[in-house]
Amino acid sequence: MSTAAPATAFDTRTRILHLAEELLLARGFNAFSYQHIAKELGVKPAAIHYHYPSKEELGAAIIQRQQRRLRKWRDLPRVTELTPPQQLDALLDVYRHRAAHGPQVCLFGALAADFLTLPAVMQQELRTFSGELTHWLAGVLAAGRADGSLQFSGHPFSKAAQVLTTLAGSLQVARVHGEEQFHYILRQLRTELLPTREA
Amino acid sequence: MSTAAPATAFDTRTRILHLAEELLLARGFNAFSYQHIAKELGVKPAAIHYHYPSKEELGAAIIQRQQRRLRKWRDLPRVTELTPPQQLDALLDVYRHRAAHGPQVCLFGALAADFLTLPAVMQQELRTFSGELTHWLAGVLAAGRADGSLQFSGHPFSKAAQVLTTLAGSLQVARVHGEEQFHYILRQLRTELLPTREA
DNA sequence: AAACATACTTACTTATTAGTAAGTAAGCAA
DNA sequence: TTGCTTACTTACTAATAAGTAAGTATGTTT
Repeated sequence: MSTAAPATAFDTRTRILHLAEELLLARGFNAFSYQHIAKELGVKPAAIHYHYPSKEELGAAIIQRQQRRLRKWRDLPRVTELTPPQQLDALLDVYRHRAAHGPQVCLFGALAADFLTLPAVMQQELRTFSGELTHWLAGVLAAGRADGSLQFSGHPFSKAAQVLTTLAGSLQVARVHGEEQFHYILRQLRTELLPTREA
Repeated sequence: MSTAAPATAFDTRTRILHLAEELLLARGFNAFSYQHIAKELGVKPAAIHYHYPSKEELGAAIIQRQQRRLRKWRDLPRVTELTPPQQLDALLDVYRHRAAHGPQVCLFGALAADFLTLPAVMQQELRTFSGELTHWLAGVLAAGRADGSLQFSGHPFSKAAQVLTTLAGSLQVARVHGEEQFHYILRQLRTELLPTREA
């Protein structure tokens, strides 16, 4: 067959990655262990090591998968064909979804606090991931301002960095103060970016 | 004497608290240990337990001290007598200072990611601390908009939450992407809040 | 059927964690 | 000088961590 691995292997590998990601976003990198994953999966911790020999590799795999997801999502016709305000809303929906589930924080918000304790490989992957997301949003914002569908001052890149920073922080706020606070912040963000219609 | 404890006791207790705070802001709550503090202080880990029996108490003491600092700072005549834009700048200076040293993140940014793993006492203290800071800033923003020295849309409380969220996030960004990115975000924030002079 | 790879388990090591209990040196108080 | 408090150290426990080595059952390939 042309598949890289047998079906069972693929399943377990994926389930490990999925669980590890959930645990990472819920507890941070230093507060989840192979035991947590193993127990939830009904296997022994050594089985996790078989698929991901070190925690560093597991962590890097989580970032890489999010990176692949971002690229895939960003390049979807369903997304590329949207207007800039619609693309912004599509991005906000990702965060709204996280806020409603847990609340989960985003990958950046989960790893940035522990950043200095992360293996160098993970630090670099997080930089790349975050940089690419910011670059994409900067493009959306620039296009939106050019066609008059979005408003803001300053450079698109600065504004994109500010917006993403606020979004990452807003999920942390949701965790501490509840989902309502999160929506206040998002409404504030959205209102400021969308031009007021003078009807 | 009227002092609560002998000079030596006070010194060590304070030095522990200071070091613990540094380690907390640098590594997160789950990635620093009594050993780290003890080694840096030149004592045995058990000595730390003598002053702060449990990590939960040590963590709570850190938040409580920041809470006291906030109240003291906020009520300083030097601060209360400033105009709203000056008060905002005074707040931003606190974050600028952190960004230039380390960069350190803020207490909220350090604890929010690990929030679900924190002892209940610390969760509650962080909520109180963060809530009080937001309340203060909301007052500053409301006063500033009332006298025309600050501009923003929406409720002062929502805007305050958004600003503080962005500030917390911006220090995490500084850690990942460098101090320059932090200043981009802060300039963006400041520019939007200060009315453009029509000279 | 023999050989091999996959996906594990069992059993282990080494390191680190928070926390405790008992002992001790130094200083102050009665 | 006797006793008490402060501020520790020494020596420990129990739990948990990441990671490894060797064994094993279940296939698949040849």
